[in-house]
Amino acid sequence: MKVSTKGRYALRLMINIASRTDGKPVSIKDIAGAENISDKYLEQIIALLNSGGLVRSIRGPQGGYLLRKPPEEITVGMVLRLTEGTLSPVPCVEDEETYCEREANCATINLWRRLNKAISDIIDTTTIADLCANKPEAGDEYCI
Amino acid sequence: MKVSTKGRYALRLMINIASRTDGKPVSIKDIAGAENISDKYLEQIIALLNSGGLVRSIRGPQGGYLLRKPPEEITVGMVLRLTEGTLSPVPCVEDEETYCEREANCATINLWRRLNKAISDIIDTTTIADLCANKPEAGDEYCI
DNA sequence: CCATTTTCCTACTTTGTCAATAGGAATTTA
DNA sequence: TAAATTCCTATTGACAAAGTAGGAAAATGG
Repeated sequence: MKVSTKGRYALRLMINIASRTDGKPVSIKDIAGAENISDKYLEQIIALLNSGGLVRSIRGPQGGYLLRKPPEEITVGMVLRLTEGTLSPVPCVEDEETYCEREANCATINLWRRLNKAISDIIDTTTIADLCANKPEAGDEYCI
Repeated sequence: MKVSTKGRYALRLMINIASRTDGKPVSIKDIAGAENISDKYLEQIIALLNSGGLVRSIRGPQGGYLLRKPPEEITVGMVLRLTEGTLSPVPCVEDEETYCEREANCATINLWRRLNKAISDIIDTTTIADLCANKPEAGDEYCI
């Protein structure tokens, strides 16, 4: 029941980009330095966010990344699902049909469904903008 | 963000024991057969529940395991924490002081706290008795 | 055109955990 | 004393997590 570094880094990444007020692209190097994360690892993570449509990239000098939508429209769920995969606590309640043929006789399915809903309710309603509002000092969100 | 087989098996184990109405001890072999789980693996899992005070064991022929408390007093949280360890989504919000020195500047700590609370609220209020009530047919709760 | 800066792409490595499997010791009962 | 049980520890194979590494492709500024 853990969110891995990949997902946590992705969130910090998005918060970092969202916090820049000038419209200039932010480079991996910049973010990696500010967040104290391996830039090569960040590269792989942001590639997921890029192909997932949450950021867009600009190559070459002065290049970098920009959010593809306003932070109010990017939820924590979007970021975490791209990086972590599904966040459901067990396979049986995953989005599509990974479902268990004995579901009708299962004593725990309701528990998993309730857990799944509680988690989704939070991550699908919290946006990057919400997280930025929590950040006390710009450029200083270092939590693991 | 997954509950491993260990935790899921532990829950099925407890439900299985709780479902027996005669006061006789239930052997590993019995449960493993009924639940279609490796008995050697179950052994290791029930050892955690035993040393954690949720079941008690009786050796020798006709031996086995019994719940140490009524199912109404055993929560899902007790079972999962013994088998899975902490269920908090990130180290920073774990029960004791694994805490992050930059917490004051962290944009995501509130998110993790809310997730943690949502999960705890469910698993600490749902009991084994509640799960047994969900079970449609005795001896037939096979979900992974 | 060219050097530099950036993203892009793929492969590799290391470490640890999950999910068992295995074998036998200790205890209790009949 | 044989059988049934729990108890204890070690080992294994597969997989994922968390990076590390090296270079190709694209854009810019001079």
